[in-house]
Amino acid sequence: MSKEKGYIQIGELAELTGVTQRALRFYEEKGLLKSPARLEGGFRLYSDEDVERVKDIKCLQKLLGFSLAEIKDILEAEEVKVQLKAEWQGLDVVERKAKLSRAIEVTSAQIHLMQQKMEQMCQLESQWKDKLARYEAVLNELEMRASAIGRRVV
Amino acid sequence: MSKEKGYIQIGELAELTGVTQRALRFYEEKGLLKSPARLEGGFRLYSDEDVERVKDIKCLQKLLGFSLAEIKDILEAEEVKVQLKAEWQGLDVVERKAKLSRAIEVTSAQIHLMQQKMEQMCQLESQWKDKLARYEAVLNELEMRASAIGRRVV
DNA sequence: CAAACTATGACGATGCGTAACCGTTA
DNA sequence: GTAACGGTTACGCATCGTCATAGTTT
Repeated sequence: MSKEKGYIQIGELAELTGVTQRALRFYEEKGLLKSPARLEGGFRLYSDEDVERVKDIKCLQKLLGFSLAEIKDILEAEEVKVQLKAEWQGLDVVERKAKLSRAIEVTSAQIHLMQQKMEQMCQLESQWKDKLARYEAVLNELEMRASAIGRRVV
Repeated sequence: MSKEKGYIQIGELAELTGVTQRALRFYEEKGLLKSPARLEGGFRLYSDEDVERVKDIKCLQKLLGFSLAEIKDILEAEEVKVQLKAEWQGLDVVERKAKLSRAIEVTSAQIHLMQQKMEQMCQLESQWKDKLARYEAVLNELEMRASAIGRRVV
């Protein structure tokens, strides 16, 4: 019953996001994912939003190296997005401004940090390319000499 | 005695690299740093090469997210560089080629991985910039309305 | 002699991996 | 009843942070 409702179990969420079931339960334990609905037997039921949230977590962790605690803060600041659509209207204007400012601040910081990282990576990339070129040059020389000797011997 | 010899202690190495003393000892324990020379009292003495090695470790870890085990492998493959200058000449040509090929392979893989990461980060960056723009638009609107009301009230 | 370093060892935190054992069934 | 899943608990590993205690001295 209640098919096609868009709810998925933990196994599917794991597949969709590339995060293990163990990690998902851990995120829940740490408050990064709110406790999801459950089937009568206790099976967790996740929504599409959860899929996105988990993908966000993975991104922040793997691309930027944030700790789960930091990610939790970031995602909380970002919930302003959800509130833009929901009970947002009921909030005080001052409060709305505060939340928006906070979200803007956090997002700006993330962008900045990522740009720094990318700069560092660019530098490293050219270093490595130089190194690679040197290795290949030496290898080439070795093979040249080898073939020269070959000709001499044969 | 033996001043100006270029040797530094663990505290200075920590400062130069931004890695804690604890982490440095841990790297040694795990084989990422060879056991350094010691003073009579047991104090560790590091060389300039160690400084570079630690910087490499930090880079690979923080920019690319490698585990220490992976970093160990990478650095070992990269020791071909040192051998280019040292007992390299005594080695079999076949061996030299093998080591070079390995180093080329590893370096190429790193470059590739980093390029992938940078692509992902670029995508994320534009996403975030869009989001930021939306937030700022909403905030602006709020402030417009506020000033309008202000005018009306006063 | 004191201040500043360092060494070693032990316990703790983070972020899961990996069973083990047992219940559920989209 | 069975296969395929899921739940919880517990222990383990990686990567250090943080004392505590004691010895050294660039």
